Amino acid sequence: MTTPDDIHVRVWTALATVSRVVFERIEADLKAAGLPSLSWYDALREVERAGPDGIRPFALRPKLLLPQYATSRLLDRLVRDGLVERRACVEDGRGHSLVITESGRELRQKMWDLYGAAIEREIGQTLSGPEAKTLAELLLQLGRVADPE
Amino acid sequence: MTTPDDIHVRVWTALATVSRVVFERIEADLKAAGLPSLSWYDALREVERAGPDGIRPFALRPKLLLPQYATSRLLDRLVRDGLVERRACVEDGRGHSLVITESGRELRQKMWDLYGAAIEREIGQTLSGPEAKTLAELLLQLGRVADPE
DNA sequence: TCAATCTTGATGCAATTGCATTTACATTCT
DNA sequence: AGAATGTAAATGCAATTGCATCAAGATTGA
Repeated sequence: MTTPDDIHVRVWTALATVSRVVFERIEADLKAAGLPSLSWYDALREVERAGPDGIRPFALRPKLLLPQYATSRLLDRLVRDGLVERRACVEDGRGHSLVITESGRELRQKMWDLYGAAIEREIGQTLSGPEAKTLAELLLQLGRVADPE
Repeated sequence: MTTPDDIHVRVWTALATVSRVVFERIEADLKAAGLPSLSWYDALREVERAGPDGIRPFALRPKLLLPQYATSRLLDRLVRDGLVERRACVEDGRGHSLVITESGRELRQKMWDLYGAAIEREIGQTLSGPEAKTLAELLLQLGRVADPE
């Protein structure tokens, strides 16, 4: 086994700590305004983005990076609160399509007003333009993840 | 309200996604080996680092970035599993000092064997030396608290 | 065709978390 | 000293999560 390089440990520590601290500051903003958490936002965004045909839970799951049962239960809550509708699926009797409701659209927008401002505060105010660009590139390289936004 | 700059949104999205993906890969490694999760590791590391005098829960809490009750319950489990000992506190009758046990030391080392290797795999293999250095610096800059006072 | 298999999604149950509060001791102020 | 206030830590209860499994419908293949 290779002993980990100190700089790599420092990268991981900084990544884990900073992402958590920023995440919690943003969530605190939402909660202070009586709004639900970011996992609701992410789900609403994906369902809204899917448009009038909706999206199936199994297709939503990898976008949200959640286990299957967590996706199922998150959707339960969104449906219960009238933010999303389940529609019977013509082409597959097991499943259903998820479509955003007007109320869901409104909530997503209201959350974005705060969320976007929080991102601006947390990221925009601490990094210059070139720094932000470099950071985004290095992070994507680290995750080998396609840019989702 | 300021509309958030697209590059800032992309930084935040990449930060949130990548940290989560890497975190889950590391946790999966630990779980596959039958080892506990990173929150246990973090607590063991801080208690071990505190040495023979131990550390008080209220001092541990900010290091672990956990709420008070979560710290209390995490410690319950570590004590229940014989990894950490609670010792009555001479200077303050309300509290106690936490000291690592031999068994706790062994577990932390065993976890580190895997954890360190996982860091090396996730970080070391995807970034060059200068890239890692730059990333660490940018992340730390991002985490600096925007002083509101 | 129809049994075997796979996929989608839900769910029972135990463990964990979040919130609010409590308990116990310490400190401060008069 | 003793009441008021502050701080350390635990805990009751409801909500959420994780794990394993199940149920229902789709697909495959003899």
